[in-house]
Amino acid sequence: MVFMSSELPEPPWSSRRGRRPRREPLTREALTTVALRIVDEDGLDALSMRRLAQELGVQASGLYTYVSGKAELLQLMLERVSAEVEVPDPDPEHWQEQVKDVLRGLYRVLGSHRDLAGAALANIPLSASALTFADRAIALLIAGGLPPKVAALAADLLPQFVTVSAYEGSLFAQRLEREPDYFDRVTAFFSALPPERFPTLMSLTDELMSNEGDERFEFGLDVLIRGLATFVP
Amino acid sequence: MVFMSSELPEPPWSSRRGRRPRREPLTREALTTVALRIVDEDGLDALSMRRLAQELGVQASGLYTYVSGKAELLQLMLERVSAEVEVPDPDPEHWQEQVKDVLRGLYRVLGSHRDLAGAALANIPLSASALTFADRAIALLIAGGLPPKVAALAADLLPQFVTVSAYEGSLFAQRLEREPDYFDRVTAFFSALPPERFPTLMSLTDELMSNEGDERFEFGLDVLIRGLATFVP
DNA sequence: TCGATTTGCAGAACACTGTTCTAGCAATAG
DNA sequence: CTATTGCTAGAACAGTGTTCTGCAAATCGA
Repeated sequence: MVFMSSELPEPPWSSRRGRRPRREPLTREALTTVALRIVDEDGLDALSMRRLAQELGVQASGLYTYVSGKAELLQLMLERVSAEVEVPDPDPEHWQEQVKDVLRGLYRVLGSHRDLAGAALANIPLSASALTFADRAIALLIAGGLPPKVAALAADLLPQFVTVSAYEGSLFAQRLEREPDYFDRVTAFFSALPPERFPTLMSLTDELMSNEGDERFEFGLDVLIRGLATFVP
Repeated sequence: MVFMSSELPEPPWSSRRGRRPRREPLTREALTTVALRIVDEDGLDALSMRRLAQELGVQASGLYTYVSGKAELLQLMLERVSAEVEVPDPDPEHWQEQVKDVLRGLYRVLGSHRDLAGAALANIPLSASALTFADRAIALLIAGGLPPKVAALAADLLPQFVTVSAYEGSLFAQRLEREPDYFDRVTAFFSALPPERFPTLMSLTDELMSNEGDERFEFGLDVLIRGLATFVP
């Protein structure tokens, strides 16, 4: 519960007439922190400027002194989050596991903030932390023996895969929250399909349905690293 | 320009009193067609129920007789679009190029409808055409010698990659439309970075900036197929 | 210490969004 | 010829991001 100084009108006999105390001014950091908490609790759709303002004990219009709009707010949140991921110094012998671990870390961090990853799909991150991440990640790839051009392209491809995987995972979790029988319904739907129209699909029902989100992520990781490894001379 | 029968009030001396002609009823197909045209012309954000209704010469509330909501409308649009992609019969000798061609087709079709791919990230497609696509695509992979489990996982991974690539490509194009100097500004930004903080990044500036969207897509395709090929016994 | 400027925010307003509800007309069925 | 059904208009609800005006408090300069 936030105390707002405007809850009651100032009585005219107030001893502090004309000296109403003012709340500590906000900061971009405070906005980012509270916005992240809202997303963590209720998802990206629940993050509106009015909701954020309310939780800060402020009117929505007041936020625009600190942030040019919602887009910039999302940028700040993504920078804050991506700064949590650490990239080790290159060890050429184990570059594949190193890259995998870094991407797993990014996946965990993104996934721990609900569907925030959806916002990451829209903008190219150009913050200092994102650049440091990219710089060190490319260093890992080059230490592994990848040609520079391939390393540069991979620096785009790999985070793209992680981001969309985290996003889809969060969407699936969100759906399961709302309708807990979604998985069963999809399974039933598949079982009821006419086998003659989808012969290959039907012969793989078990394999298709048994894949948790994390298993799919690990598989994608594996395929990508194996594919990149074929570029090492 | 759509003629609306309610443009003028019916004069009381009308010879067709009480027999006002009625427009041909709408169909889900008509909604889908017009909605796709709106997205093609002005992007996914421009597709609102009111705008769609207006272009159909109808009130927004009338659309809900045909569609349960905007989500279902997006589903219909995606089904219509994905039905355009054809998958050839398996040719085990050339499975890699076959899979690549299919994914290229999907990329082209999605990319030809602006940022519609963004809507595809949110929902698992379960329409007949999507299932046929999946069925035949998995058949290609299995014909290539991939283990069933790997083929099933790849059937998820590959379209995911295509979709997010098409989406990011459309966002980039959209940005270039609004601010034509965006590319130059990013290049200038990179050039102005302190080389001592981002040594690896700076040594690759040319490689990082010279990659068109399609080249990045082709690279990702290559990496994925190479990685999958390593699973062939 | 007094006045001027800047800062930080409130409140109202604008132009939208998806969706639901009520009511009534048009075509169809009994 | 009446009753039912299908289709749609119009209003309304509860939100959304953003901008503008105005005012009070804090800060700065003299």
